[in-house]
Amino acid sequence: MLIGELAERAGTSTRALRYYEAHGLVRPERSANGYRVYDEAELRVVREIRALLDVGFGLDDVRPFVACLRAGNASGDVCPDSVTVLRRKLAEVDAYLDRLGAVRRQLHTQLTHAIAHREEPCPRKRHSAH
Amino acid sequence: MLIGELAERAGTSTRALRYYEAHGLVRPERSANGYRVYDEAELRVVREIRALLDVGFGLDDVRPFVACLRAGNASGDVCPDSVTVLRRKLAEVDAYLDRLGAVRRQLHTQLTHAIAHREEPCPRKRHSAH
DNA sequence: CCTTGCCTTGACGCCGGCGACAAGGTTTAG
DNA sequence: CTAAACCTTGTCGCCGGCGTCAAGGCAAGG
Repeated sequence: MLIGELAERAGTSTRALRYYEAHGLVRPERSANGYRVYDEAELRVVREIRALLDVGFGLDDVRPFVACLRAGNASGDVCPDSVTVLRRKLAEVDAYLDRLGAVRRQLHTQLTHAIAHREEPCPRKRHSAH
Repeated sequence: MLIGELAERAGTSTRALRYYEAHGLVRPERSANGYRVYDEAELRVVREIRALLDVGFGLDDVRPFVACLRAGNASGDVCPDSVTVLRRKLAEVDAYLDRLGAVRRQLHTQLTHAIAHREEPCPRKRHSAH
């Protein structure tokens, strides 16, 4: 399987695949003419990478999962390093959720206050209590 | 008040202040020697900018709030344009919260599954079910 | 006079995951 | 023979909010 086919089958771009390779996540072989050649296992790996990236992981975070798959596991999640990353990421997400929740509450109160105090300095609109 | 003092009083850097100016958010006067000179009102403006940036707004989002303050309002939130931005940002935060919540749930299930199926391919640990 | 400590205008670096060229080689079909 | 459709490496761009020099001017104290 050449890079174009893999890209299409994995739902990504050839550029991305070369990028993953440059960062040591994928290792294709080379055919006589220098083309990258991938086997089916790499498809699985690339899908794992995509899934994790889509969830907000960085390439470094993804590494253990790829190694885990390469070690022959059916899931990239079961190895200790992967679990460690999963825990850490979960904690990060929780922290971020807290932050965002606080921001949400603040924006909400700011908004309600703003609507209550519409343009104070302007002359009163005609129907205040009507 | 010169730029250094304003930076310190507003809890930011001179670099940031020049950046805000370059993007039209702050307009200091100039003294004879070319130094930027700010009045007290600018301190209020810069604090507004900081507060909004810290909440995740971009500089473009901040603009209406600054204009609102400059228009003489006690709060930068009360003008219609500000309210519009507040609404939009609130919606964005809500959407992001949903996304993050979904991600959290997914990570959680992934993690629990991973812990349940610890290294399947390895030789059975001594106490399996039978 | 000289140093210190302000200030000025550039301009490049950063982070991350690629997109978008450029300039060329290979293989196949017509 | 040529065009099409793959592939290769390499390099710059992007987004945003600055940090961090670089090179120089101005004011005040010793």
